[in-house]
Amino acid sequence: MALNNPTLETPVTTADKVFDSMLHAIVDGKIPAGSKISEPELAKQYEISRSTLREALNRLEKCHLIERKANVGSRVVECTIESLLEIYIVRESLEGMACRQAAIHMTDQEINEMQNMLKQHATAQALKDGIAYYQEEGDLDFHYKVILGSHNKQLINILCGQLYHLVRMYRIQFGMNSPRATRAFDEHSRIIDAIADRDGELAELLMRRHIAASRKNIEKKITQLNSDS
Amino acid sequence: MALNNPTLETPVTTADKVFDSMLHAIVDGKIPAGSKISEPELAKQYEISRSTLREALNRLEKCHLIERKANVGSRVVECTIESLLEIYIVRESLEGMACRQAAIHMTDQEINEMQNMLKQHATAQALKDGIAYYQEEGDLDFHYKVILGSHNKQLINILCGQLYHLVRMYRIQFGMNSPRATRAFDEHSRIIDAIADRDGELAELLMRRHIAASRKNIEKKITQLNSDS
DNA sequence: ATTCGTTAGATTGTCGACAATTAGGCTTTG
DNA sequence: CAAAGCCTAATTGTCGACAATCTAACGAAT
Repeated sequence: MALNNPTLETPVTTADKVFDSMLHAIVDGKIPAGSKISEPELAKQYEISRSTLREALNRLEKCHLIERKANVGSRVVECTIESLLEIYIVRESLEGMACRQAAIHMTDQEINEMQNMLKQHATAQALKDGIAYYQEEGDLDFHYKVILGSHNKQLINILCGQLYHLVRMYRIQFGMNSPRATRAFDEHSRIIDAIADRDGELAELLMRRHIAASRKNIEKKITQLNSDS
Repeated sequence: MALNNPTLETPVTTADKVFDSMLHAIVDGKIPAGSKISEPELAKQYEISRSTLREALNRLEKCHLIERKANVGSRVVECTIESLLEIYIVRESLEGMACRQAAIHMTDQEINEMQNMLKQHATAQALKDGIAYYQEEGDLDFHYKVILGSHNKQLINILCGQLYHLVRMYRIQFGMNSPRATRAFDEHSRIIDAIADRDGELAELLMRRHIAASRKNIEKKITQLNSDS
């Protein structure tokens, strides 16, 4: 699956491999959110020098997965609701624009591939709710394809290179196997239609609504949780 | 001026200082766009070790000012028209959203300050076109305030921490003292009005038009240049 | 008892040297 | 003469050690 390596660059240097390894560890919560990172300890754990580790830490910082303070050290970012909602705000605007650009710049072949992908998701969804996991992965795949379809390097870099690791982190750590599965599927379908029609304005509108709906869904859950307590 | 230090963190470590120094050098074109970066040479020039230099290079890469390839080295990014237009696409969506959020989250005091700033720009513009430079700086100040007004850390980080260095780089190296000065001022004014009215939808629309107008202005210039040749 | 200053320990920042990889010129061969 | 392969030089990646800085525990003074 291409998700794990969005930059499409196969890791070549050892710092690359450690970065990949830590990326997964953080996203999956094996290195807990908010925890402090001890350079000597991790260096020993990965059996590398501190220089190499620091190189990996720098790349993690580029993905906003860790934060560094001078002369103090690094921490894994905290998973707060506020932060999650902020990310959805950014996604709403950026992916909306990516969708508009995709309607302009995607090739017919790319559109075809995306339509086929959605059909696969449809059949996969037939063996239903049993595993909502596939739907989640499918959702990410869909968004990825749209973003890449924008053919805008800046957009792709920000969304795929930085933001999406955070999105995955939140999804996993908050255990968000969204109950919006079937509705999300319909929304995806209409977005592709708009792209296929080369209707950039509609495509952007639909994508923004799609993401805003997810955000509001999260907000609703939160207020429910708060009223429960 | 806060522009030079958008993260508001005073440089403390020597890598910080070298980063700051190189940031200016690249933005101002003293280190030419597209040029290769020799680590040993620059380390000697700044009288630091290669480790420290590489730390600075990592931060420059975070700003998308240089690009690295494994086992090959670093280059300053090229200033291409395509890239500039891509950046404006990103700005249009992100700053549009920032503006919408600013209409929601800005405090009355912040709005007041921005209105006062605009008045200053108005009088400064009275001693007119003589120096369009001030208008340019004023433009950046305006956009900065709006972005900060969104109170969204993700937005602020992407726009102020990463994209705006690139924007300044293009402005300086392409010598863009836009002829849109007076029109831009009017547009700024209406955007602030919308924010003061807490009309997020309108504020976003106006900001997107404002930036799209700049982009189209650039596109027009380019086609003119091409037809001249 | 609380607050402040001091000190010891640990952690981060910086350095110079070595190993791995690449780029370009040179030789060799068809 | 052109093209392929090798080899040298330079550059990047990695390492371990030292210096600067911060954290926290301890003790002294009010």
